[in-house]
Amino acid sequence: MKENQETEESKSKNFIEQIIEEDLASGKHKEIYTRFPPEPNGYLHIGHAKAICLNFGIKADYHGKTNLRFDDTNPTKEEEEYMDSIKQDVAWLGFDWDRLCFASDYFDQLYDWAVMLIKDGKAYIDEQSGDEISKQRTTPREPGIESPFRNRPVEESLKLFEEMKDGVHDEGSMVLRAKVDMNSPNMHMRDPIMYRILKRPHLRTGDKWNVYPNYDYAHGQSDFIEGITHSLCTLEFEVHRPLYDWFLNQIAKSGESRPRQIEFARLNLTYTVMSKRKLLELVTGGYVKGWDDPRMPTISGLRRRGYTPGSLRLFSERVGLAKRENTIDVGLLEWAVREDLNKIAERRMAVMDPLKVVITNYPEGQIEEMEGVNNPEDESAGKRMIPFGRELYIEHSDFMEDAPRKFFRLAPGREVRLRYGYFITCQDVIKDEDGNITELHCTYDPESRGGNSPDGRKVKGTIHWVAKEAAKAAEIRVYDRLFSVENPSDVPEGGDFKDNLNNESLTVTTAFIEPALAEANAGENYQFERTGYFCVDPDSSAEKIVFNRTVPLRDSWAKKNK
RNA sequence: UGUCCGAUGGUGUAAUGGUAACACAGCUGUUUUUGGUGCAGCCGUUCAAGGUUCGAGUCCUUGUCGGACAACCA
Repeated sequence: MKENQETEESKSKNFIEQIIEEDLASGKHKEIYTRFPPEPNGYLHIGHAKAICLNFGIKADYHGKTNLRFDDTNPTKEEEEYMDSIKQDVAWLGFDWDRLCFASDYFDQLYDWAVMLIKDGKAYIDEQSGDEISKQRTTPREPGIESPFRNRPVEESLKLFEEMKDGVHDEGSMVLRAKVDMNSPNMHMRDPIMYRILKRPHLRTGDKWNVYPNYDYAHGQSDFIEGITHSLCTLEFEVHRPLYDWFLNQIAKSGESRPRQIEFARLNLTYTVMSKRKLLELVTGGYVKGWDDPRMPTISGLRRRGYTPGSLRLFSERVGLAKRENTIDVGLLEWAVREDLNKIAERRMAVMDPLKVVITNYPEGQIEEMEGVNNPEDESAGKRMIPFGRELYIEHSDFMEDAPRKFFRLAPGREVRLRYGYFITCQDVIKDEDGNITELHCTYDPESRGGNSPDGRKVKGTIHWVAKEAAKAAEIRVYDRLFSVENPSDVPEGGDFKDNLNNESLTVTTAFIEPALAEANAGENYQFERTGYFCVDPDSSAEKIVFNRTVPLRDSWAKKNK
């Protein structure tokens, strides 16, 4: 308790928290209201997790509120499937939204405000092509060219806008533009487009509309309608902020509380591609098996990989928050899941690459039940029984014929502890005609049952094992990074990122597992002693147990001998 | 040669004019029936130059480097 208080006090405030506390102190806001506003055009990824934890974290820290809002202003890209997955992901991360909203809820209001802007002479219908409009905006360095329609009569714009809405005009034939400033050095202020014609059914409004608002016209107003106090978004929207404020100035009455947009740097991870476009391409191109493929940096992929909500929250907290570009080492994400899983995952024994061991002085046909601790980090996890017999499997890498002094595991003439079993000493190495090691003959010390010798002698190594008689088989899927390049910005924008893909990102093997693991349920996390954290894949069944490797255990011996 | 934003160890994030801190990574040592975990220690004078000040990572000036912006995407 005391410890918690200390960490709470010493926790430094990021720049957004500082702004919020100032707004609270000055009385500008009594209650803080944030929102998480994804467009349902793809699955959420770890970068979104950072934004989710930020927004909902503020809600928790300041006893405020947070909405989940779907920014569904473009019916050509949005799908129901994506909405479902987004809701699932946010809930799975452990957050409750106060309201579930949709930008499309505000289409009527947005339309009325647009009419108001036209009447005020602040918006007009432009009948030029996209190319022409774009050309007239010129470059940031030189002034823009006004549209010939810019100063058309209000009545004309009003009439055309209504006709646009009613479907009289074709897509691309005209747009509604805000009359801001064609000479602004900020391109977004050069008469931005507010509405375009899209004759597509919308997921929620169906065929009601033939015109849809653009992001810039819809977002700030949505925030305003919902009473959002702090609208947090990523850095690339920084240049949109003057426009965000411009629209709010048109619709909000003076003195009325309006949302403030604050930008922060998005998350980048080494060896990880995050752009929705590229992730979509991985899925549609068949490079992965779906959005929730365990190699994907999506929240659903990480979930399937065995990452816990707590690990993602811990990660989000540790990546920090600032306005500078950053690239976080994926190692931090892996550390976060180990940190979480170390406390909660039960330990089991499983042999990935089996080597048969025969204990020559152990009675034939005898099976003993040995007691194993489920989690040394958590006594309440209890104990389990593990069958032991004359023939066992150990990990191939736990034996070395010509072992260096620093090798603490099994080698000819050396004694090791079989965890929760006995001390054994390697007497003979059996090989096939090609010289491959096929079997080890060992002797055991009957006095060392459970792993301690009454004479107090020490062994350096403790290895894991599975009794051959009782072993079950399981499919193990070992995942490696999908991209071989460290810096995600090195992955080209086009579709030709094939060269950067790691072709060995998935390895499937069969392992021998202790019987207790055969009853594991989908989604459960285990630490396979001495190897890594594994999670039961939803593909599992009673006949075929499938484990995904979440993350390997740190292994200083392997690292030194690489 | 436009506007805006940024620059602190290998990677991130703090320090709100007063001893540069925390985490991850790395390295040492130690504990351990997981070469895991835990514990202890080591590893940076803050992009550059000038200025203000008793005192500057912080304020000012200039420069350098990096990023964003010219979709009827969000």
